[in-house]
Amino acid sequence: MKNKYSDILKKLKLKITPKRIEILSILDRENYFKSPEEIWQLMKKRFKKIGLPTVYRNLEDLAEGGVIFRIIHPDRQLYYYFCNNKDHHHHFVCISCKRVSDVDYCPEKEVINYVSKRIKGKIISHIFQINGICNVCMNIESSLGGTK
Amino acid sequence: MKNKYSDILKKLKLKITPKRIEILSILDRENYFKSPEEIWQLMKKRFKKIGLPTVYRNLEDLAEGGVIFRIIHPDRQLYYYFCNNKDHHHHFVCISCKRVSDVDYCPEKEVINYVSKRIKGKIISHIFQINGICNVCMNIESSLGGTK
DNA sequence: ATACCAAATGAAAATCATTTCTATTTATAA
DNA sequence: TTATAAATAGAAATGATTTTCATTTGGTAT
Ligand SMILES: [Zn+2]
Ligand SMILES: [Zn+2]
Ligand SMILES: [Zn+2]
Ligand SMILES: [Zn+2]
Repeated sequence: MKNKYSDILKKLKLKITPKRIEILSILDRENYFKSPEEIWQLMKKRFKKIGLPTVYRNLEDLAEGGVIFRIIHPDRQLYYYFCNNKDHHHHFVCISCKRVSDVDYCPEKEVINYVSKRIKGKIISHIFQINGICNVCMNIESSLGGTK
Repeated sequence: MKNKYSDILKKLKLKITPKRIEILSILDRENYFKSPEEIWQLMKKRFKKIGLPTVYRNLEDLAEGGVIFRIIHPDRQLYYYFCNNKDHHHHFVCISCKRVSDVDYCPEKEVINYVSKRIKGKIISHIFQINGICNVCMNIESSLGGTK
């Protein structure tokens, strides 16, 4: 029980390696989503030997384990976000600064009835992501606009 | 006003070309989402000269015009679905047979208040997709299961 | 502590969906 | 019809992600 990241990895039955700890630490540091490449660049500050595939592999495993979340992005590349919130929830993503905020609301229950009665199907999973401009970026925008 | 696809293209200010008509026709034919590659294979039956980039370009333009919809898939490749429903709505996607069904419900209004009050952000767009098993696939499953 | 083994990693190469480039063709409006 | 911008084919490039395989490492049992 070295730290919270060790615990997380232990729960996922993944070996506790310095690289994995660092990946979690980097993602946990700020409320921004990050690409494998970005994370790799940050990793290189601490490890002289660190391969990009290691970053990809671990991000995939951590996302699979539900410890980090994938962000859906128009450029269709991979982005991840660390989130401590253990309850099922969704995310508000700022398209300007990449900040992510929890949205403690899930629309699944609103459509379970619709899907079962009208489509006569069974829900397996769902994707809900809200994209927008966060308060920080709105304030920047409005302060810029105010000078006109 | 040759047909409904010509009208669609006219509205989008895209030139009415045989390739575009055929792409719309292929996507409109069945309630399945399709990849650019699949559509290209089907196009080759009618056109001896048809390039894959043409299919990609047109699918992109049509999606941009809101005539076809992108499906979010775990393999992260591009898939498209033709949908006549002009009202804002979402989709139920069968992960087994690729069938798509309209879900005339949108969770946006449920979170507008949350986002504006708690996150103090502004919603620009949202993604909501329900993945599951459709009734056709459920029936196939249960008839297979019944033989045990 | 030491040895062992499966898991994790680095480095290089491969993959392959998607995009770009350019010369040619085509749709459309005057 | 003719002019012109848009659309297309074909070939090549791109680049994020994945695979391969030899080496290293973490966890567990001596
Ligand atoms: Zn969260
Ligand atoms: Zn949910
Ligand atoms: Zn629809
Ligand atoms: Zn909606």
